[in-house]
Parts: sequence; structure tokens; C-alpha cells
Amino acid sequence: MLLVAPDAPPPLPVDPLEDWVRLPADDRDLQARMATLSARADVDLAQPDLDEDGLLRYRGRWTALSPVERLLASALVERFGAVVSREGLARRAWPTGAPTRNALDVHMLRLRRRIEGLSLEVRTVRSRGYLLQDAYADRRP
Amino acid sequence: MLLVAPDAPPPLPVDPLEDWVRLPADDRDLQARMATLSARADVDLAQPDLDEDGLLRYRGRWTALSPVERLLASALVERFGAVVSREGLARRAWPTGAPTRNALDVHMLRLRRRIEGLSLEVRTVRSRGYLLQDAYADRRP
DNA sequence: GCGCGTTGTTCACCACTTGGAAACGAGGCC
DNA sequence: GGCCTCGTTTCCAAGTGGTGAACAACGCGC
Repeated sequence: MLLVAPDAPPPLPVDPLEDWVRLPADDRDLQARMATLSARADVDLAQPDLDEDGLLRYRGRWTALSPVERLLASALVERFGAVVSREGLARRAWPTGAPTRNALDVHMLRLRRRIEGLSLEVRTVRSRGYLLQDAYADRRP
Repeated sequence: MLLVAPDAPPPLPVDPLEDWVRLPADDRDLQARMATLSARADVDLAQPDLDEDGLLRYRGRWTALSPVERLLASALVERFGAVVSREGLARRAWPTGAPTRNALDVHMLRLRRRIEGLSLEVRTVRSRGYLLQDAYADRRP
């Protein structure tokens, strides 16, 4: 955030995480621009984190996961925002062989329910796999 | 670009392609902010991207495509903004021979519906083929 | 032993994909 | 105008894949 002197030429910041105001500036305006930058940074930088205790943390909130859910979540977090195949998930959760095709579906359902409160969501990409993303990622303008 | 009345509260546009100034505004400042948005738009005016998982991504949003739609979209994305003939599309989607003349039309309709939310559109060029472009491409100056 | 969370299984149901058919409309050509 | 082609749109049917509820078994802490 740059504060530009009254008679200085305006800057041209291409980076969406930079902005400027000309002095003297209304304090509400400065606060609004700061809040905008902060909101952009949050959306861009937020990365879920799965700590060593099996806690899934995202944007200040957290949930405890069951062992199988933790394995599934670890694969999804590693490729946050990208598709992870059903086989990849199954191998991660059951390295020695998955019990049933449907077991994965059921655990994905349970994982979904558990991460609802973190504003995270698991999206299905039919016949390709699943994808973890911010719950509001594609409701942005 | 919003022009905010002297006593109105400032907006909070998260979209990096939006901005605002408070009136009365220095004309140089307004021009500078317009130029910044324009520069961002140029950088951001990237091609749509069809990733390896069959997801069509454009300007931060994405949609999953069905297998046939993915093949059609791949041909259109390769020549983004240019016409692709019906035969070209048909050969891409059904290398061994198209099922019916109408099949292509029906799939193009479905592809259109699906990419609506990405601000992409398929335009018809009668008796020549189809063309993929930004939905607002010809509303811009 | 008891209660609770976790795990796996089954099954009914729903949603998506695809191709086929047909109605409809717009335009060009005679 | 009449006719034809091209394109749009809706409907249907079959096959496939994903969802979600219900249930039973297991293990662990108290």
C-alpha cells in the first residue's frame, strides 16, 4: 500500500496485492483498500494444513479426523485445488488393497461432512476423481 | 471501475479487475487506475486451459467436462478465438466416424450450457464452424 | 461390561452421459 | 413464395457412476 504525495504522479501496480491512495486520504477509504488487499491475500494464500496429530487446519479453524480420513485428506491437501484420482486415494488409504470400491465413497462422504465447518469442500469430478478447494472458490465474481 | 459519491461508503471489490475512485477525483489518478486494470486484464487475458484432469479452467473458475465435451473443447481451445470447422470438431470427438450429423449439434449445445458460468461462449459462424471466445469479447471497446 | 467412535458392507436412488429422433426457426436459392 | 440446408433445442431411453442411509462388527477408554 503506497501513500502518494499530493503532487506526485500515480503509480501503476500490476500486482493485484498492491494498491495506493493519494494524500490527503479519507481514512475510511484507506481502510477499505487495505481490507480489499487482505481479502485478496486470504483467498490466494489460504492452504489447508494437516498437522502431525491428525488435525486439519484451515483459515483459523480446525477439525479432528479419523485415521482413514486423515490419509484421504493428506492426499487431497497435497494437491489442493487439483483432481486426485480414486485410485490414488484408495492407495493412500489402504496401501495393501482397498476393501471395496464403495468404501472410498462412504469415507469421502464422511470427510465431506466433517470439513463442512471449515469452509472447505470436496468436489466430485465424474469418472476422474475428487478435488479439495475453498467452499467459495468458484462463487467469486 | 466505480465512481463513488463523496459521502458514500467505499466498496470492497475482491476481483482484481475491479477498482474504484472517490469523487471528486484527479483525472490523472482515474487514468492511472484504468491503465492498471487494463494492464491486469492483458496479463490475465490468458487462454482457457484444459488441464490433464479434464477440467476447463478460465479466469480462476473451472468446470468438469464429459469425455466428448472435453474432446470438442480441446479443439476449440487450441484455436481460441478462431473458427473450427464442424468436420474438424467431429473428427476430434469421433476419430472413427461420427454417429449422426446431429450428435455434434447436441454436444455443442451442452458444451455451451456448461461453459456459461466461466464467461466463455461458443459462437456459430454459419456454414464455417464454431468459435470459442470470452463471453464479453465483443462488448469491449 | 458399556458407550462411543470408526470401519466396512449393502442397497436403493439419483445424476450424468450418450446417442437417437423430431420439432422448429433462420437464411439462401430457385 | 416454395424449398432446401443448416443450426438450435427439447425429449426420450439405456447404461454408468456417485450419493447417502441403514446396519453390523470392531476396538478402545472408562
